[in-house]
Amino acid sequence: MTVSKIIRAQRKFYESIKRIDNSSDSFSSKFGRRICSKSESSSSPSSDVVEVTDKFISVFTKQPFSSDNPQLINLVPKLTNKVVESVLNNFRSWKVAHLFFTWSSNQHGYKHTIYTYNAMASILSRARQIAPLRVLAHDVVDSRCFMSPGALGFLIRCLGNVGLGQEANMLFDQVKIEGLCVPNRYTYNCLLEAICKSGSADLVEMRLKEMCDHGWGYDKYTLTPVLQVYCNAGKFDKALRVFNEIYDRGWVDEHVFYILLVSFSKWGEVDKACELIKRIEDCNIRLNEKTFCVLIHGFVKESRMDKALQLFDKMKKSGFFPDVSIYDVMIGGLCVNKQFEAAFQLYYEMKESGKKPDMGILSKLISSCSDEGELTQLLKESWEDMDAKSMTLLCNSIMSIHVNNGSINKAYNLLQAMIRGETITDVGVGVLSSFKGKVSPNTTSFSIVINKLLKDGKLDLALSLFRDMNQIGCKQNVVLYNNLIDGLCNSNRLEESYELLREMEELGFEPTHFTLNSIFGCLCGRQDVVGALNLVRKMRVHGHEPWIKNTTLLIKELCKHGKAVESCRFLSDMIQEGYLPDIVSYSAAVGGLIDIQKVDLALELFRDICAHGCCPDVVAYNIIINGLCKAQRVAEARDLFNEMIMKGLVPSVATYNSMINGWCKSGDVNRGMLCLSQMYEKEREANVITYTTLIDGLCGAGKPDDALMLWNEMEGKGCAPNRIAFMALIQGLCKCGRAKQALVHLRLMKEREMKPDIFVYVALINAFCYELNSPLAFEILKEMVDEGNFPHPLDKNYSVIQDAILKLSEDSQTSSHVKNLIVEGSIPAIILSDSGSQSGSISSE
DNA sequence: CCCCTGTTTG
Repeated sequence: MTVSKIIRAQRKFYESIKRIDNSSDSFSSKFGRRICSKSESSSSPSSDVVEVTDKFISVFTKQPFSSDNPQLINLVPKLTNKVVESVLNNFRSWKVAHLFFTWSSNQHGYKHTIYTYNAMASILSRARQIAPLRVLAHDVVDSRCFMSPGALGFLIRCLGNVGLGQEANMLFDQVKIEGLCVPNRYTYNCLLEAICKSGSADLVEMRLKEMCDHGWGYDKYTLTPVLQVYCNAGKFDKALRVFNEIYDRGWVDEHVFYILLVSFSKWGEVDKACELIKRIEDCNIRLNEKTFCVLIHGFVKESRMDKALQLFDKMKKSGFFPDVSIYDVMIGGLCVNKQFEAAFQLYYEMKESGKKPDMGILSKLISSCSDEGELTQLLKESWEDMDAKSMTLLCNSIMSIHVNNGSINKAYNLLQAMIRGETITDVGVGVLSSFKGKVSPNTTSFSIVINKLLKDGKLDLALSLFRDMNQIGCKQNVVLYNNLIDGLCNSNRLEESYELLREMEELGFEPTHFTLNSIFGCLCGRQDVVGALNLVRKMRVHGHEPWIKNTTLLIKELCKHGKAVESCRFLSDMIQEGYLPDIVSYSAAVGGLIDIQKVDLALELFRDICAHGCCPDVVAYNIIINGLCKAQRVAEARDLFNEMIMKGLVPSVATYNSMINGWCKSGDVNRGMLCLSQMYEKEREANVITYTTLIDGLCGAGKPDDALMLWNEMEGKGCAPNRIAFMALIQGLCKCGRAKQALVHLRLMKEREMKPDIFVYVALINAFCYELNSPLAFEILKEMVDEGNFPHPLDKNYSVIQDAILKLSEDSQTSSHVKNLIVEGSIPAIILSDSGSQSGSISSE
């Protein structure tokens, strides 16, 4: 193209703009819905154009197409932009249109204008032909085709509609730089819409600013895509700000509301959506059918059936007739939310309006029937819709109902009848027996019964049903295998579970983490370290993680049996296998070592945890701190206490309690009390254990009055003493020679219906004897034996009580009463004849 | 999901 040609073309371009802007209803003014060349919009195409159009169409639709077709060659001179536009719009297939378009591009003497490009773009956009559209957009720029702002807008919208927002954005700039078009507000609006569809909020913001800077101003069609892009990006605040501006300027319309409503619905903001609906109604705008449907779907998804029902009602009142799919959503939602009555109501309403509920709806209702009466009612209504497949579904529902009502036998019998192909009778739903065909069970049928049998511990029955599935060719699945394996593992039937595992693998079912962990758990419970490690290796192969609770179980089992050292070895073996144990498992091992008095080893392991990149938590610190306190190593415990605070961990009540116990047991109650005041400062609420520990400590230090004061403080703070607290106080007071005060608390304790242990009675009896108060000592003794309590001969309390009884039998105030008790058999006679040393001659009580 | 705190030296 020569320079003079460009100048001539440019002049032509500006003339055409002038022509367009002068015309009364230019396409660039408003929506640009339909674009065609100017000459055509004023009058219908001339008869000549119609004739040539028909000829082209006939040639291009005649198979096969050949560019050498003499008929076609004759037509070439008649090729004008008007003809091309007309021909393009009359093809039914986009492919043929594109063929014609490409062919015409190559004809000498012919050149596309923006109107022919746009006609093609529109066809490709509707047919969602993204690749050729992209090429077309390039061609437009390459051919240096001039265009009006409206025409550019149209092309941009064609691109935007198929998600080519980035391409539209590029085209916009290229066309501007090349001087092919001077975009106006409408063009910008189209661009914003296109970018919005590809979701780029930042780009929209940038272009919006650019257009304002150019002084184009903005209107409703500018802000609508801005609102949309913020909504799509979930930018709630920004979206609302834009909406308010639209609203304040009075630009709000149905579409704007629709955008916001759909977004609220998508974000699960049901209440905000409802508020907006009210506002819409205040504006006298009616929701359309699509909006109703979108909202109902959204509300149901949020389980807001109240609002969904309201909207559904509104929809009907607005004159829309809900179709089956909306009924399906509503009924489904109601069933899931257990609003069965409302679900059934909709079902009846649907039938009344002449709509036939499909199997989807029917199955939702059938599976929601909670009793046989409901089911019978439903069946009466829709019996004619039943086929063999729905009968299976129906039977499954009946079995579910039985299972949920605790009648597994009925469910089992029904399944058996199905397996044997017998007529279904006597299941409480009479109408079933009139079904003549065979009702085959499916996988769900078996799952319902097998899973319940497993829950009830009827493992063998479940297994035999599982075998029946093979027999009748019913598909098994991973979940069933998993549940059976889990059942076997819980019954410690390890070998059989291995067998099922092998079987499922042979059938091509990949074991899940659940499968392998069931077996792992069983091995852990059995303390089978070797088997557990082998299974961990298998997990590695399948890419599954051993569950912490199982690893911890093995550690705890080993520790329970004094094998804490072995448990440590297992932990390091796990690391070898590539699984770093959790702090919980480590803690269990630390606790195990402490239990066998290997506190130093425990400390070593505790330090190792950090070295392995695992961080001790508060509980882990609690275990080691308590271990040290119990081993009378309070100073070290205190250091660890400070260390955990340095690390930013917050000591729990248990931490404080352990420290308090440590101080008390090492004879430093004052430091224990200091801990309590620390707790008050740090607003860590002391519990009944804290007080019990301190009360015991105070009594042990010979401070019964302080103990009683603390007791009152405890109650004053609303912390109710339990039986351990009572027993600690009573025994502590006895130790301090406060038998009477101790007795008061025994009475209080019994009033609160707490039963003291024998040692409490023994402590009281002993204390009263020591005070030479035989009557009260005897009173407690009698109370104890009347309640059927007496220490076992091997119990330390036995010798204490023996001494007491000896004293009471020697005191004239009580001797006859003691004798009576012996005569009654409440006290073993042998107790007085024996010297007081328990030298093996006593066989039993 | 799993790890921790108090009363009885037996």
